[in-house]
Amino acid sequence: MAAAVSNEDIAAAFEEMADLLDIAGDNPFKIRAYRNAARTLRNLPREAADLLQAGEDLTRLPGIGKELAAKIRELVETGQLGALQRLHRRVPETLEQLLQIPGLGPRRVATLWHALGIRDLRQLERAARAGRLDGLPGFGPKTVQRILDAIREQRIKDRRFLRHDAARHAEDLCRWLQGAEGVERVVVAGSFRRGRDTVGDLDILVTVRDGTDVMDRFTRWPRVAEVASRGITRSTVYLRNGLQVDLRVVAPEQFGAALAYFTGSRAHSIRLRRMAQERGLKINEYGVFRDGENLADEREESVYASLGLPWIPPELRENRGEFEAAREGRLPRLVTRADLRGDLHCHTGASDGHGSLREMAEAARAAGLEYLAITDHSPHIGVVHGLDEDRLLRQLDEIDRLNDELEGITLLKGMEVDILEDGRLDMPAAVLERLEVVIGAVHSHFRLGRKRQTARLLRALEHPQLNLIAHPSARLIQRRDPIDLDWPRFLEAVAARGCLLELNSQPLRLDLDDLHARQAKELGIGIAIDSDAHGPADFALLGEGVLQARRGWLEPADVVNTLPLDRLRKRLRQARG
DNA sequence: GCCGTTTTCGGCCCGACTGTTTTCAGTCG
Repeated sequence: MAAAVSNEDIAAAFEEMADLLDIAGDNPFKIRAYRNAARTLRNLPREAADLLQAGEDLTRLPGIGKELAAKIRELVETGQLGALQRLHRRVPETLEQLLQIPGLGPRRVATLWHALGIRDLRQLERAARAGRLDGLPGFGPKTVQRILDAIREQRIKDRRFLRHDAARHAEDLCRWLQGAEGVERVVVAGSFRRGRDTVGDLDILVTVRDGTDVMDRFTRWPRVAEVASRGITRSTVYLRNGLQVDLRVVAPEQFGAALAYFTGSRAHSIRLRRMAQERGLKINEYGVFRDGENLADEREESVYASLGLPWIPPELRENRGEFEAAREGRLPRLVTRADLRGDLHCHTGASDGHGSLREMAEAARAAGLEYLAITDHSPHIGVVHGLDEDRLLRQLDEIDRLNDELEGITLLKGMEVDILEDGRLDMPAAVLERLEVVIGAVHSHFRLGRKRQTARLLRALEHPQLNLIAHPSARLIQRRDPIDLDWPRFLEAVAARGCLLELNSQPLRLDLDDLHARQAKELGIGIAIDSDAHGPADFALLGEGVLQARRGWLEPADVVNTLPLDRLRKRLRQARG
């Protein structure tokens, strides 16, 4: 059997087709069709391979017609794409890497290839240094210098930053821009506003009165390393850490349309503009126009209203069904941070956290929580100083004493227990019986094949004490891939067993991710948005988890830690096997 | 290559900035 082909694999193959066809000078609309299809695949909540196996018709997916559906089937069944292999005989696949250089698009890459036979970055660097690019059409001195700089600094387009890391810069920059002359509103739009776990850049939108110096102030921000472009309404800079920041300036009455436009996503915006077009309207960043008359105002609602739609929350704007839901009046009422009454996962200094039981309890209370599960590690992973049976029992006594004393917060007894390689739990059942929150978690053997990994988790689910699985994919964003799991089978087993799943708020984890959270919701699985706090300050991270939950369309009723304590306790008991 | 409540053919989202050009192509978001 061929190795499982993921949606990401298919999307990457389609993107490569598009890039190479672009360089070859093929029909631009055909190229766009491949890119649209790649986007559809990346947004798909289920694996295309699973849909095919279930006998579903892929041409019902947006942007997938007969041809592309056949190519998806070919990729799933053979792991290869004949059209791509044929294209490689015509266009060297190494040309794709040249597109990664800022300023090099398909036209210039084609010129390099045809005129000088350049096929990869090394050949390009050598030719540029030798002056062989001079005089080539479209290659002036500035372009050549830009290419050399980009190669030297290894600047590539696809680099992304954790949203949480970018947030610090975003907040500081917004404050800095507020100090400019004539500035009214400053907001961060783009994927940041949509709550994505990573961002490729920061899109900052500013409204101004006449006579503003905001562009000057923007490019003079001390953290700016390089001004890439600068205009009247739009400028781009790179910060010293490499983060790209775009600033867009509009008049106050254009704010609604501009905010919708710059929030995206690309797929959402394209759909929005096409819907407008069908109604004889034109949407751009300045408004919604019918015969030159602007129907939009400073409110984002006015843009959606012009299409007869209610306002759509930014976290849903991925063209994943939000337009249909809006039209049919069934947009979810998304969970908010204020809905959370407790937290089911945290650590103390007893294992790898810092902070005593009391400090954690008081910090949780200060963060507006009514209950907090103490869930230090089990002993299996040595480095985290996990608790053995004796230390755990002593901690339970201490929790009893604290609960007698503390006002306004209740500590729940729990443990984050390792799921061992074979699916057993790293603590005797007799001990776990004394706990209210038994979290199973994968902290080792991340690279088991799908079959063994899935069997491991299914076996863990058979454990009668287990009532929550933490960070189910075990991914660390941009550092460690998710474990290879048969998600449909896993989620069905979780649903059948009534177990809960965690959405972990640590910025590197955000696990469940948005797509899996949404699938879990659809199966009726209860989800706990947890901080996994390792210190008193970490309860602030719950907001990150809430954003990811909102991207997964979760409502308060889907999230178990929105329940008051007595009902939560009942739910935890039900979640045992 | 996709798509359809003006269409099964003839469209396909829209605009800013740069650099290399003499009026605009290429790139980018």
